[in-house]
Amino acid sequence: MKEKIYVHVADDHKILIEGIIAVINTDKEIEVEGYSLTGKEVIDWAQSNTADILILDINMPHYDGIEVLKFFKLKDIHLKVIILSSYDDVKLVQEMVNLGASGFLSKDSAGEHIINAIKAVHSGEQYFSDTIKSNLLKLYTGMKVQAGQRPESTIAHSLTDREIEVLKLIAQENSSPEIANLLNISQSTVDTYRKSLLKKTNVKNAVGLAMYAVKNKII
Amino acid sequence: MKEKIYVHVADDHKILIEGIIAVINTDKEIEVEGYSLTGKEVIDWAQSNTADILILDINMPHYDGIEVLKFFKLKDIHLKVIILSSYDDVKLVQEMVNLGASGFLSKDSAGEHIINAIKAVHSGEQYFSDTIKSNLLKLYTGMKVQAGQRPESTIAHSLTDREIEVLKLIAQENSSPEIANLLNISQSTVDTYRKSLLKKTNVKNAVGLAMYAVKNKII
DNA sequence: AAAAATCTCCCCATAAATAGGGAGAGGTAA
DNA sequence: TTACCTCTCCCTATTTATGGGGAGATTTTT
Repeated sequence: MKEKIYVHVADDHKILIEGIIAVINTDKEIEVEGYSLTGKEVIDWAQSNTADILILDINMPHYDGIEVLKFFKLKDIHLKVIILSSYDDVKLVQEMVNLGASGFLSKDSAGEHIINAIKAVHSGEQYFSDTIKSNLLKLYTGMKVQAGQRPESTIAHSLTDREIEVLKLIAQENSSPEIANLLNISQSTVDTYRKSLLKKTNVKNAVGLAMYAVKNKII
Repeated sequence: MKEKIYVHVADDHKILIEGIIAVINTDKEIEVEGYSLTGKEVIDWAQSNTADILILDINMPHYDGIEVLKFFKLKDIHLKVIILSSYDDVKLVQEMVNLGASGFLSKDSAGEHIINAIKAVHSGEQYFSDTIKSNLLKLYTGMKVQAGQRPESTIAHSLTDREIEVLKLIAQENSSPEIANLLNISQSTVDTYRKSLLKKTNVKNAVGLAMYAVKNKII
């Protein structure tokens, strides 16, 4: 018998965690080592973890998935991470891959896919759920691309840190003068960020930016 | 031995459904009769159902939870419904109760609460998860109130049909001139609605309106 | 070292949103 | 009938947002 694969699950919805555990327990090779309900818990746990794989929701209170991955990179923590996403948002995939994620699962996908993903990632492969793969084909852009693939679209520039800061504040109903005050920069600068945000996200106005922020779990 | 309680689960995330099924299966009195992944499936299923209780996500593609409840009311389908909510959104509770929901579960709550909720509702009680109960206490407003309770807040004016139409279009990134065109009314009128929406929802700007629409599942 | 990205700020101009006010027509409920 | 609500439209005015351009300073990447 092979040795077991130990998995840690992080999601803010306990019911979903229990579901994942139930699904994983149907497979004898994999065992759930524990779980976290917030990004902070994940970070605390990661300092002294013994698991092979982390299943990570992108949307969690106190540090979301992206921030957790950034922390791992910063602290040089090498852990195979499978992202669990509600939205199949391709724009996030690039960012996640760059930050070291090894797999992507949509919450729409059936439980058996979790098992497949865990095994694939554990053996060193990458794993993307079907919906994400098809979206990737449609929207493939931005990433550093291997031979044979075609970058062509216009979307999916990743946002810079400062842009994300401004985006959050926009989505929290702040006007440009207010944001300028909060960040101690001039309103001109805020307006510059608004422009680049509108261009990068390809939405029409501030409402579109707010919706983008919601969909991409930036707020 | 008592007779079994049959449950139907509706949620657009298959993993969550599997989780709920796994949790419910730990209890011998309750059995999952089937599941639906969209509001449309729920409605189709409800025409000829045999279950006692429906566990219903408020946020689903093709008719959301509210629309499903409205359909039940319209068709005089009497079914005990437990709402499964991500947001603990208290503003929805009133609407849901009026539409006949018997219980509310937050997705944050642990699996055992599902079992308790099912049993409580099956025996004719109402069931609210703790987070929702505490939010209710904090935010209680607007509803028709029984003696002894205190309506005091300023929120929760109900929006008129036309206001909701405009709100939807705002949240879909339309500008006032565009909305005027779409609804065949003058821009002045649209601006009047914007003003009353801002006043009634107590938000600062169009972004706030969009977020309100999201939180209240208007879009 | 050179190139690229990021952050910062400015100019110009127009379009849109917000804030206050008023007001008539039509329907509903007390 | 009176009172209220909803839907519709207008006026005036200020503040914000959007769209185009450019550009210097700093940091990161190659």
